[in-house]
Amino acid sequence: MGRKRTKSGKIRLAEVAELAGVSPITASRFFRNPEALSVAKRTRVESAARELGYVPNLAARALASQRTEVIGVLIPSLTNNVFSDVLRGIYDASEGSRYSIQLSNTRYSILQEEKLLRLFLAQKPAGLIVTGIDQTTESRAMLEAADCPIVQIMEIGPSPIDMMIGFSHYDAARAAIAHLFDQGRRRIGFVGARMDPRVQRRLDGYVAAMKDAGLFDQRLTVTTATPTSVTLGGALFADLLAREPDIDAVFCANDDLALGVLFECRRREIAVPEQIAIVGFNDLEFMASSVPTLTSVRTNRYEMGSTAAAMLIEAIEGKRPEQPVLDLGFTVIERQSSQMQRPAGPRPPEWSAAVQNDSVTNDP
Amino acid sequence: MGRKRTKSGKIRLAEVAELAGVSPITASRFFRNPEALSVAKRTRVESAARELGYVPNLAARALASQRTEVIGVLIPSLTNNVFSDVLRGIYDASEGSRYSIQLSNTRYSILQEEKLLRLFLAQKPAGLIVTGIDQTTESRAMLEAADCPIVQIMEIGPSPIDMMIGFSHYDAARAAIAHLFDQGRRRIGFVGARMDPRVQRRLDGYVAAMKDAGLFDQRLTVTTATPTSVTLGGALFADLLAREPDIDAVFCANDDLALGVLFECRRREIAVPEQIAIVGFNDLEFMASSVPTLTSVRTNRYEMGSTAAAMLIEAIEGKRPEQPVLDLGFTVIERQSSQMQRPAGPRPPEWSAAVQNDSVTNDP
DNA sequence: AGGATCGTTGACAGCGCTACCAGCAACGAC
DNA sequence: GTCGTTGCTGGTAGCGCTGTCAACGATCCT
Repeated sequence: MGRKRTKSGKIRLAEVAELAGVSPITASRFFRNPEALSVAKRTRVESAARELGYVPNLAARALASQRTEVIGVLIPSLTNNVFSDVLRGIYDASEGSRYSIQLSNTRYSILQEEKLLRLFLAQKPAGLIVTGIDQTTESRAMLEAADCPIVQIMEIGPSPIDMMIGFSHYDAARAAIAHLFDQGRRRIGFVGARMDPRVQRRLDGYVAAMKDAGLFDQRLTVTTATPTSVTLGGALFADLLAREPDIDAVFCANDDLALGVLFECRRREIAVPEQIAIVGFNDLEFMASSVPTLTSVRTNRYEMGSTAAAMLIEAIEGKRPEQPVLDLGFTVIERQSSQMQRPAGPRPPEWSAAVQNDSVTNDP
Repeated sequence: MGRKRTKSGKIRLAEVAELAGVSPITASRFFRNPEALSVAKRTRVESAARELGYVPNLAARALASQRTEVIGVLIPSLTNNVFSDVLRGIYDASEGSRYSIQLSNTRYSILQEEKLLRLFLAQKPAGLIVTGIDQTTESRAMLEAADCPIVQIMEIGPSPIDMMIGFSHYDAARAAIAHLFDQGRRRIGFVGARMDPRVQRRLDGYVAAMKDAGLFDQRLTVTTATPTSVTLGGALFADLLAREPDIDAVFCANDDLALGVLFECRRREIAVPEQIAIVGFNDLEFMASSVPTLTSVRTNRYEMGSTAAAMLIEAIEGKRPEQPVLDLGFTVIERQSSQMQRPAGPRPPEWSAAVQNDSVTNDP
């Protein structure tokens, strides 16, 4: 027969069109904008494509249309639990759409981010998701010049490049400290690691809250550029304790540090919360089942990822959101580690979310 | 001037060739196989490309060459710490190469895996990394028919599709149980969640070890299909304890469960390791700083990812490894939670790897 | 010396798809 | 009846790059 096949035996659009009895361009339109076809041709093309098992060639499509269906995602870490939740949201929201995710790891370096951005932009992505609001001037210029929608995630700030979804780390930290004040704590330490911009803003929130209460003392804060870990939490807390033995609470920049502090307390036989209250950040799963259970600031990481991807896809397809900046808020989840009175005796773990004691919500 | 530009103002290969005074095809060769050019032309093309800021159009390249420079990665979970380590290895090893990573999440479903595989294969990836050895018959057939290198990761098994890198979960579990036997434990429980194939093989190893010692008892194992979590570890352990109050050790299929068991012991004031020994699996970071520190089976997850990607890239470029199946082994890291005698008094956390008490190594 | 071989280069012809524009029928307004 | 207008369809002409083949001079071997 006259129909020619590509070497690899792959079905091309032309074959589909031939079987459907339409021109290739009509078949092409079926995949891009089915509404433009008459119902008759639409069903003909559809069944022809199904019958032949047609799979579009993305490279050809990208070349001809001068754009790709790739969403670039730049995150600072692949190991941090926080980002794995965000990523899962992004992947879930993009699944089923025509867009594929291209992920890159900036390793908390804005220079690396700039390099990767240049790489991404050269391939004309359909959209971009970048972490945070602290890009280099150069990166920012490139992003502003890019002709694709962009979502900044993880936090919100004053001048969005395009869209933005996150929450205020500063406010979240202030809320955590306010909770500790409510519980009668005064000498509240801060333990932070990595000190990326978001952790820095949590520190800023802590400092502001303490200053407002006239309780700030530089020696109450222990930070390091070292990547965070549970072990590090214990070590930093040990440093803090050596310097300031009279603290009555510790606010940890993340939950791993908080767990490390808890273990260190146990090691030193410091009663939590009687002697020292502990508050973490992010509300990872284990916080609800440790002994004592650990207070933390819950953040909506999965929703951040899924909403960011969904907003981006909408924007790519021309439906810009009415609300380009979205504050997902946070919730201080109060648990045993920061209660004024620790419940006596053993207690079953918080087995369902319903048991959890949500309060100090900031859902905008 | 006669030189024409693409609408977007992008530099094309033809421009580079013109500036360098060579034909486009020679310029093209420079990017694919520089050794084939004379040194003179090579430097001319190189400086022309740099001067113009040339960025190759990947879509055009893929279309013309009928292959992509994409490595497909199929993993079952984006949240599991285990996979984030593997992923980091994969991304690190692919960075700097010409290949980009296309990630998809099978969510522990081999049907989903099959679907994604079909999608990937249709785009002719340069290579593929798939998790485990339990593909559907259909998936396996597709993989065997695929004309690209493939690496199976996370475990090793009898009939590799192509390359394979991992370790024996069965042997690792046996080693963990052997360690508990060494410590005088006899009534050893098993706690497992999710029960994916690799967890199942850990259970098999446990069962075999117990049977060999004449100590197997079906009621000692508690498993569930529910995704794993720290809280779940505590709950499963509670079930086990209710049924078999006289157990003297628990082998947990992963570290989250082990941490949950530890917390549950604390809640019930069960002394670890005096009354019950705990052994986890994977050796996540927190295992070394909990109180007591937790014994676990260390697996080389990052290396698994980075080696898999490196092997794959080598294979794509024609240099097949002499050793297509690589056993990365495991190590039982013995810590306080399973020692015969628990060290008295508080003790600083294991601050560096050097402090750790490695033994029962199986580095092949 | 003649032929074979190697290293280097270029011409040509697509890869599979879509942007752009033109055509054509059907329809309604003036 | 003429002129838009709308809805649908098709032809043409690439998108930017590389596979294939051929050509060329230089070198090597018998």
